[in-house]
Amino acid sequence: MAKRKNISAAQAWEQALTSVSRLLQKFDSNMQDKAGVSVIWYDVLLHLHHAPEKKMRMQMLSKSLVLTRSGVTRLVDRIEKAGLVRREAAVEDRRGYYAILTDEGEEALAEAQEVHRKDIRTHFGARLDKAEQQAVFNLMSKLRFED
Amino acid sequence: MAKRKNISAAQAWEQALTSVSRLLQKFDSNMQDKAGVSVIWYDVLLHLHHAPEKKMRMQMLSKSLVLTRSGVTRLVDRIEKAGLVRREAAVEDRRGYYAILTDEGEEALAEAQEVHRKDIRTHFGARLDKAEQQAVFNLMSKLRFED
DNA sequence: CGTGAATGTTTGCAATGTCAATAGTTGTCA
DNA sequence: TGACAACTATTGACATTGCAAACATTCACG
Repeated sequence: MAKRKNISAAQAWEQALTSVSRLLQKFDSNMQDKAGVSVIWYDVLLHLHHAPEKKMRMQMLSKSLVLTRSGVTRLVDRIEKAGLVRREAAVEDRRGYYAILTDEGEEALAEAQEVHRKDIRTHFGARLDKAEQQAVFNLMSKLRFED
Repeated sequence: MAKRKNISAAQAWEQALTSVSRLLQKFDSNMQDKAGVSVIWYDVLLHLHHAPEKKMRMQMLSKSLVLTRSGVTRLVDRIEKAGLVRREAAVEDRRGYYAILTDEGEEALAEAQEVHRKDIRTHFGARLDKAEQQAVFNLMSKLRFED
């Protein structure tokens, strides 16, 4: 790895923020253009896809989302209107609702995923070798935090 | 560094996105609470601060911003209304305008920066040693791209 | 020059996001 | 039981964003 002059924590953070943010914007517009789904929708669909029975309580979903923790009611409203998700009252707690991935939602997700994988390959995978990718994962894991 | 099982490019990206996004949300709410300025405003103020004569053409500013590339006219409207920035017609091109950092804007920036530096120290600096910070910088630089 | 394409910024309007207030439900504990 | 706090999700009111259209100015070139 090339030697460079010493960097401050702020500069490192700045660089991470900028790169991630720009990449995300790129991924988003690509996904929107080619699969008709924004990364925010993708975020929702993916979480549901991985959830048991492909369903999640609104609150759980809201806490899991990476982008946007608020406005989930309306976000789900919109995705529901597009038919990619449906709602179902929770039998065990009548205050609650589940958001459930529909078959149509699965399909949309698959399509989005295809676009996304290609983007990751060309913009991320192609610029970092395996060891570097591993390093990114490890370093970023250390920064992870829940709230 | 601890040994872990092999990770895919997608997982590494996912981790980077999640950590950066969560940290940013934290930084934003802290800055908002303690300095009355969002990271988006901070982004604007900081860019102006670093620009020659602390002024930038709208378009240049818009392209430099890390978060949000659109809606800059209105964003500047709001910041202007708060007195942290002012506009001035460009003499050399009468289509253009400069956004200029005011003294009040400098002050707000300084305050925000103080909050931000502390946040970076506790959430970023404290979790990664110098070498790791350097690694983050180097790796993220490789992902950088302009459009 | 004069005319049309290109550039820089703002505006109108619809879509999206935020936050506090509300409605309905559950849980606790005397 | 019954009263009150805590929880879940939605709603209303309002702020912010996104995008195409409009404006004003400059540029290119016959």
